[in-house]
Amino acid sequence: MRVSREKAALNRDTVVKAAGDLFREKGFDGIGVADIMQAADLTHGGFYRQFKSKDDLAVQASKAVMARSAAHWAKTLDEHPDDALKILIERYLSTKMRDDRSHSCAFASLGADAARQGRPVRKAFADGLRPLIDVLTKLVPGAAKAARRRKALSAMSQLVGAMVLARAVDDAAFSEEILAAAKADLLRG
Amino acid sequence: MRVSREKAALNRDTVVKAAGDLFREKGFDGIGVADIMQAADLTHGGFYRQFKSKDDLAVQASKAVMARSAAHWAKTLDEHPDDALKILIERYLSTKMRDDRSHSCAFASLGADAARQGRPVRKAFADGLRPLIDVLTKLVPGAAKAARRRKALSAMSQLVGAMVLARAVDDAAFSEEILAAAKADLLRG
DNA sequence: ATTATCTATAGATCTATAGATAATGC
DNA sequence: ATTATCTATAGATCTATAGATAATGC
Repeated sequence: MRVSREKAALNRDTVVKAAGDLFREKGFDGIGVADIMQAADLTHGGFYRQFKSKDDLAVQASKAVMARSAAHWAKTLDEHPDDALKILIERYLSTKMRDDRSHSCAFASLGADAARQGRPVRKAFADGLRPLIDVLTKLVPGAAKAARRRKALSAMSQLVGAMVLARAVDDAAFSEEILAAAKADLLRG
Repeated sequence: MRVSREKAALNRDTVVKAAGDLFREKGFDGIGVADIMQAADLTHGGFYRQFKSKDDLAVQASKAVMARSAAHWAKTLDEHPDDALKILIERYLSTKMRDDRSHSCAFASLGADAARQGRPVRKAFADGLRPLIDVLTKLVPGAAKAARRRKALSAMSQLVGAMVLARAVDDAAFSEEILAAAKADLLRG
């Protein structure tokens, strides 16, 4: 039953990835360790050699999700120096993203959940947010750095809030109206 | 043990109110029926004569919370015709609101949870959001109604998102920077 | 010899129901 | 007689641990 050290590390990553998806889809309280392990094709009992607790996994999974976002945003900035902001906003506020909860932004899916978690999770969220704000600060228009940072923070708030609201309502037209309004406001500047 | 019909209705309201507070504080999945009934000074078993299920309570409690918000916003509009927008924004984005999760906006506390619930909860959230947007539509500047409504939707997104982010991070300075940035952006127009 | 994983389970908690109780409302 | 609430519990689920197993890594 034992696997190589290398395979064990891969298994661990698989668990973190499965947890990232399932937590985003169902919330930290909406999915159990057993189901996460099953999604990773491992048995429940093996979990506690790899992770200290479910909370520990919540931290690792959140970090991994946010690190992927930061990498993606930085890559977009790099590859599309002229219209990265537009690309990020339209992608973020797309109906595809709205409906694909398990692969979307940690702040929109789990931000409210994080508020109810302990310090380690909330520290991960603060540390995960900073790089996204840094990318946005480079992208928003404006000469003064302080003003751009303020604008970046409020843009991020708007992205997250619009996605939360668009997902919370059951009315498709209303949901798309929310996304469109935020998109228009953000692209206007 | 039986109480009067009147007292039973009052007890029901007490449960709905306790649930509104506890759901906002801990999320729909973070608190159980027994604890909610205990907060209302009733026993666990009595719950199921008053409510069909925990989901049913989630709907009732969400509706009640959002109705109170709508009433409060409308009252502010009525009593402060000239600076209602400023008052609402500053109240919404205050550190007091941020730290008082059990008495704050349902969309910031439970919006992400609602996205994971069934249709009845999401219908309640859509129906609860509309009156708030209507108030904001009257308050935001602009001549054309359609443009004001768009502005109202994006303002609401920004309020909700800023609160979600401010609560998700464990860094007090960062959290207040998020609230201040959204406030500045919203008050600027 | 060490250790990653598995099987099995303890102990807590959660939703929901059954049946008893006692006061209301006819 | 009806019914709001209570006590008690069934049955499911959840986190975490104990101990066995078998392959790795020395």
